Amino acid sequence: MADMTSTADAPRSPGRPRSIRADEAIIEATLDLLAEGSTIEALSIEAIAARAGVGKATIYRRWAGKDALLLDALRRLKGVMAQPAGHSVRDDLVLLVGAIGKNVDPRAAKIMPCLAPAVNRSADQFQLYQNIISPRRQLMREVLRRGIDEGVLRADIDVEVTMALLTGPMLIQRVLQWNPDLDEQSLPERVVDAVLVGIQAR
Amino acid sequence: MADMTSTADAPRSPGRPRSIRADEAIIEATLDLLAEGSTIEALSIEAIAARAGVGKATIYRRWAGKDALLLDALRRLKGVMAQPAGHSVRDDLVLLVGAIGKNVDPRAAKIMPCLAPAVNRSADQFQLYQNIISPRRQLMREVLRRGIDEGVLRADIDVEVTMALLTGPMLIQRVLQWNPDLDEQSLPERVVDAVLVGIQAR
DNA sequence: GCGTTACGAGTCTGACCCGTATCGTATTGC
DNA sequence: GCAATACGATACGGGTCAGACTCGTAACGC
Repeated sequence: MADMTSTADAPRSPGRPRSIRADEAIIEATLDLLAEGSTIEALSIEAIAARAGVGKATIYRRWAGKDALLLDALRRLKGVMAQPAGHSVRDDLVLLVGAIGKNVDPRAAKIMPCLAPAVNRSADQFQLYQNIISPRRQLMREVLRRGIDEGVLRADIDVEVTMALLTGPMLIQRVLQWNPDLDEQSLPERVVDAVLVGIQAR
Repeated sequence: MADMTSTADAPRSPGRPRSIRADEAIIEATLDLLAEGSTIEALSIEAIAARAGVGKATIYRRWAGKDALLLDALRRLKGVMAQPAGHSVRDDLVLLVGAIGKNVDPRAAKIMPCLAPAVNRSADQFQLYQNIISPRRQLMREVLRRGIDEGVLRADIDVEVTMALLTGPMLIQRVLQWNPDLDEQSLPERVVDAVLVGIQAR
């Protein structure tokens, strides 16, 4: 919570302490409104305050503005990541690919597309985005490396490109509905298998 | 130009005809503002009018509102598609994959991310999006089918999944900068080759 | 109890915008 | 020349919002 007054090094509190429930309500209201279809810039502090049952001043007391609030709110979406079982490389990849865009918080799926424009306009928001996805990338990277070590995957593959290969199709389908004819349910499995064996005739 | 008064079946024009230069200026101003970083909903008719050197009334005389104007403006971005040479399946795929998100109009690349949120909120905008990309998908589909016919690609591959496999990585990288460490320049080639041969040890 | 700080609710100013209307002017057909 | 329609510019009423501010009240340490 970079933009909030730290409570850890508080030199004692002279007056009434800030309400934790208000913190919670504001963040939740923000995520709710986003998930309901509001876009980032259509989102107003007034609407958030009303939804949270909170005065506008209470929000401004905690955050410098909408951007700072959004930054904190979106951090909340970093749910628990899927944990690969570690038995079969293929199954682990299917699990990870299937988890793409399918967050713990059901609101995340609806909020994600809204972030696309923001990601490349502000360095802060780009960093936030990277912070969220890079541990997930790392997870997949480890599975691929394990596959190489075990001899299941070729040793000469480009791990980074392979991750993009596995992630890209799932992401464009979940976020953009890139091809309405594609069955999303079976996609993870089909993507992984296709990437594994390739499409070239032998 | 569904929302504009048709000029083809005009039953003669009683008064001063509408300025074609104004049409052009309005559309161009819209695209310019979007490319400069304005998001779709931050874009205002007033800003467009000012940028185009045009009165607001001139815009409202032609379009019903911002949505109708945007619809026409975005149609303008449908540039000429890349045309595969037809010699080597691999080279054709590299060409098509490299063309993803790299439109004729340099503004298109900056505008594309802005569309992501809109695409799944309005059926009209979703349709517009599909209208733009489906011919490109068709182009790739034909190359893949040709590869199968020629025996270069296996006959049992799922063409639709393969297209997602080729398109996804490029799209998330160009639109989202999914992995900042990936070299975008060489990505098309590396994606195509990886998809061709697969990653599994043999 | 007292000072301090937070609270929800509300007010206020100044932006910005939409969509319409109205200027005086320009350009067309007849 | 004249009616018709276009033009750019500007003004309008109505709306939303940001932020700072003000209430009376509530919760804390001392």
